[in-house]
Amino acid sequence: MHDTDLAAVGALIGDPSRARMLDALMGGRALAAGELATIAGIGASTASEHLARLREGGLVDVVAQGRHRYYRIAGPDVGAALEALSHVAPPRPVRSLRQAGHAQALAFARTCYDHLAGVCGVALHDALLAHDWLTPAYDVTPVGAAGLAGWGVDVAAARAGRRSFARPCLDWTERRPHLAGSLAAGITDGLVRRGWFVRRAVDSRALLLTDAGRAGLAELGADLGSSA
Amino acid sequence: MHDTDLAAVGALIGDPSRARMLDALMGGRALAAGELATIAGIGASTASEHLARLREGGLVDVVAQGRHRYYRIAGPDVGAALEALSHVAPPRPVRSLRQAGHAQALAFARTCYDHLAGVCGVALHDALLAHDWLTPAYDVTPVGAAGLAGWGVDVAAARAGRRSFARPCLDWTERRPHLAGSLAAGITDGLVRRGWFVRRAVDSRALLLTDAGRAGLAELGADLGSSA
DNA sequence: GGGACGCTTCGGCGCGGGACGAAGCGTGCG
DNA sequence: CGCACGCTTCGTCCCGCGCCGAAGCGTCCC
Repeated sequence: MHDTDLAAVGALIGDPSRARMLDALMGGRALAAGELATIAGIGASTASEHLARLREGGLVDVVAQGRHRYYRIAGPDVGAALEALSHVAPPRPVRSLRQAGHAQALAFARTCYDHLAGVCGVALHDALLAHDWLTPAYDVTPVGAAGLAGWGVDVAAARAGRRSFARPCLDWTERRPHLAGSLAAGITDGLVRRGWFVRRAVDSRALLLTDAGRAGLAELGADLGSSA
Repeated sequence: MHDTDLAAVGALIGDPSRARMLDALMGGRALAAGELATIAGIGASTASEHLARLREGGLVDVVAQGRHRYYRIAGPDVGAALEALSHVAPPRPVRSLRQAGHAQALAFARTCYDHLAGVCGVALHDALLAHDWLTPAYDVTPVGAAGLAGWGVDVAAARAGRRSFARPCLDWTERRPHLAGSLAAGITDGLVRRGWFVRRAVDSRALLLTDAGRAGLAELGADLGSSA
């Protein structure tokens, strides 16, 4: 009757503890089983069972290193699916001041799977187009290639692989597009390595814009609005 | 701690009965509650409860018409999410001859949410690029615009809206790209209206290639392989 | 207006699966 | 070499939820 087992993946993502783990892993980094247990707020044994099921379902990969076992999102397909899902997921009601502060941080700069989103993500997207680093069809111009190389971004590597190269992705806080795709992942990686952003916490997708980053974005003419 | 409630959507999709309903609705047409109950193989009351939850979760829309209530996928975002999910979902083991036949039909021509996929989808994708109806960046050429207009496809309408216009989407049976996006939806709609394809059954995403469609694809030089 | 039909709401049953703690296994540090 | 640590496996409990049948509400047909 059917081709793929939608319900199986859905059920995997549908458990609150597993969803929290996956959300944490969407930060892009591999996390140890113990960290994930803490993040999900459950015991180590329970977390282990969940992770085993996620692994069996092909949603996460595991790499053993010493006495730790690091889990990460299995691949771009999985990341894309979770990203798409989070776009239709209902916004979670804010319950505390601490959460409100966190929500504000997320709205300003965060990772969307593995690329930059939020106010900063949209501003970068707009600036890249305004400076003709990207064409309206989201291809890299010669000027853009030079600029990106200066940021340490490997455009050729981003072009390899079957993942979509660059495309707009509607930002759920800004309601305007930010840049997605392998190029966006490369750029985000480059900017973090250049110290424009630092990751706030292990279990969070929030990014902190550094002074260097603020200067760099200003030089690009990126508009961070009043929150700058 | 989190922005959206991933687990809520996941749990909605994670139930086998609901997943079957959603899968059926991915055919693109609105279906009545009773039809969906039959498709899912459950009682009317149970189906009604499931549909209420899907509606509450924003995954489906309902439109009352006489004493029927027709349900459909709530929007392109939801369709995209389900599509992305089905790409990571494990292939379901084939259990019967009837299912094997159905799987073969799906592999030849089916809808992927609302656009053409399978052997025919990949062939169309390749032909559009080979004839320069589409650029490698997936924009429509003047030649393509004329040709598509001849098929009754409204390219301007496809360009409107915030949904992605045209992009490759990896076909899970062919392991090569077919065309996705609003343009692909418009083309598929046009081809069905021109009688190149007919929808096989209510609960199926399978399409039947008609003689007219076979002739049309042949004229395009589309390669359907040995299964033609 | 009456009856058939389509759908939803409600009450109750039963099972799947998520939780924990204890125990087992492998790795690394002192 | 032995203990501490990280992770997994196993046994057990129990809550949540998917299922159905009965009843209620609205719509269409005769």
